[in-house]
Amino acid sequence: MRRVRVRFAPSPTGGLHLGGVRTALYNYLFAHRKGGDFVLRIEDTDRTRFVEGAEQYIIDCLDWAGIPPDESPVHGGEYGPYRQSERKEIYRKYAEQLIESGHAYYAFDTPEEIEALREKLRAEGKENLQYGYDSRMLMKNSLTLSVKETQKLISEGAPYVIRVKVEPGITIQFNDIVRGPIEMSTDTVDDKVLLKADGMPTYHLAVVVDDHLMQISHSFRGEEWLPSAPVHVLLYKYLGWEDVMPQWAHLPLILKPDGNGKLSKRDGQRLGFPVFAMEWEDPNLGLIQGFKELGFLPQAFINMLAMLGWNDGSGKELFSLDELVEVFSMERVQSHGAKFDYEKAKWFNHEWIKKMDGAELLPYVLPVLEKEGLDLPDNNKIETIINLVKERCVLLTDFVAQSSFFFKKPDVQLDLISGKWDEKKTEFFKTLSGRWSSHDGWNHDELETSFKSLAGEMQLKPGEVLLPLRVMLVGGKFGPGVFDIALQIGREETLSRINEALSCL
RNA sequence: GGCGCGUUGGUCAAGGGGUUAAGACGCCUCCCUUUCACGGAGGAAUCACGGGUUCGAAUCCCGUACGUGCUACCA
Repeated sequence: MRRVRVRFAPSPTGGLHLGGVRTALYNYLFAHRKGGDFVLRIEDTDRTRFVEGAEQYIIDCLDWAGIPPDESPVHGGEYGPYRQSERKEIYRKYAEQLIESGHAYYAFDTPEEIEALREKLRAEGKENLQYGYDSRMLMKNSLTLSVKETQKLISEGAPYVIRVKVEPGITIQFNDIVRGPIEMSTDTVDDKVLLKADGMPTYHLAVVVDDHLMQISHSFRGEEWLPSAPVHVLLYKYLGWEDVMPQWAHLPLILKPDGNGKLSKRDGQRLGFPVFAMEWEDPNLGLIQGFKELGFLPQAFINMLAMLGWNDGSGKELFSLDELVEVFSMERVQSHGAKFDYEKAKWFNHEWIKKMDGAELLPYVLPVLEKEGLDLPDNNKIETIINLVKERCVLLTDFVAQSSFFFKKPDVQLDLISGKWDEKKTEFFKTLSGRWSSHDGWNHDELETSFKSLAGEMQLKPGEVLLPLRVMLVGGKFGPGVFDIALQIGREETLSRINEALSCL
């Protein structure tokens, strides 16, 4: 059986969004499940859309997500180069081979001429022009020109493209792993450009040639490619590679949460959620934050993405990458698009934060805390604190609000307690402060016991003074157990906060 | 317009001829907790519509509607 080789083939044109990462993820999972290879190929044949730094950014995103490729421009491999711009001459060779076998031809019509013709037809109320079987004999190309004229134009340096010559009346059939058998007629497919005037291939030629040369066994891509799949199947046929054509799978789109349509980077801005894996500087929209910057764990991000269009049928939703590799199957991928739900995405993150312990969380939480300029204790203590507060952190950035009072004096919202304040409570806290300053043990149970017994002695319900103590230590009505907090911040700091609050009441 | 793909609760979804049509998110109620969370128990769907096939259809077939994608020398 053929070795499994799959590829993720993005264009380096900007930020890597959800759909792209999910395609990469499914490729990664499939490759690892089958013990195959996961290739990253950079599709940079459109020089006008090339964006500096985008390639490295894509690699960084895959690294952060934990799904690095086995082969890529930077990882190397046996089937390089992995940038299409560096394979330019290869495509020309096959384009010319297609001309020789009569499956392609030179075309000299400029984009302007074609556009003008389209305009004219539109004005006449006719259907828009398809450069294909019906119209190719009306155009300026090596089918309508003599060999001599064609040669002359080429030697004079006239700009030209190479187009496939699609035979009409053929029914193209192939099996799509997620959709089953697909059948389309070549009547509606036009003579796509294979090689552009600048000598670069279009997607259609490049994807077929590269997938074949790189011995790709399964070709996964977005659903938007389905209509042009017949062109690709035809090219495999014309190139004589039909028997080793990869198996196709067209993945469903990720839709915007409101209304319908493909999720775009602007939807994220509009609705207030990330669409990119990591932050990206967009020339028009400015710096756009990614899932990483907004406080997502890569484990949660991947888990959420995997479930957006796939499930194992058991109802289980929380999977680690390794578990996904164990159970992933392309057949169970949904055939219809799914609306992105940011609330659910956050739920995944929350679940992962709860699931991981302080030590595992530390590398992700530490940078967030450090960014705040907090005076942090040693890592062991931070881990303890993480364990104390993690269940109330949905995003990693929530650790700031949920734990900064451990590291510095909070801004105390005295109004939360001042309304029901009286002399008796002042007396209680003064006495408590005195007792705690000379108390032998400084541990959770002893603190709680002495606190409650004092309350009892003074005929106060513990609840009447427990909340005030919380506000004094934390600043507000939130956080883990009060005595846990007192234990962590220590005797001196605890007394200092109590006394400071007392002086303001 | 043409062609393709799709359609189970607000969202993600299981289920593929006979089920009280799972589960999750979100929402609401209650319990736990004298904070906030966590946790626990509940509440809310005639499977887009219309025709078939069948003893029986969310499940199979056809049509319609709606949505969406493509229709570039962009991917």
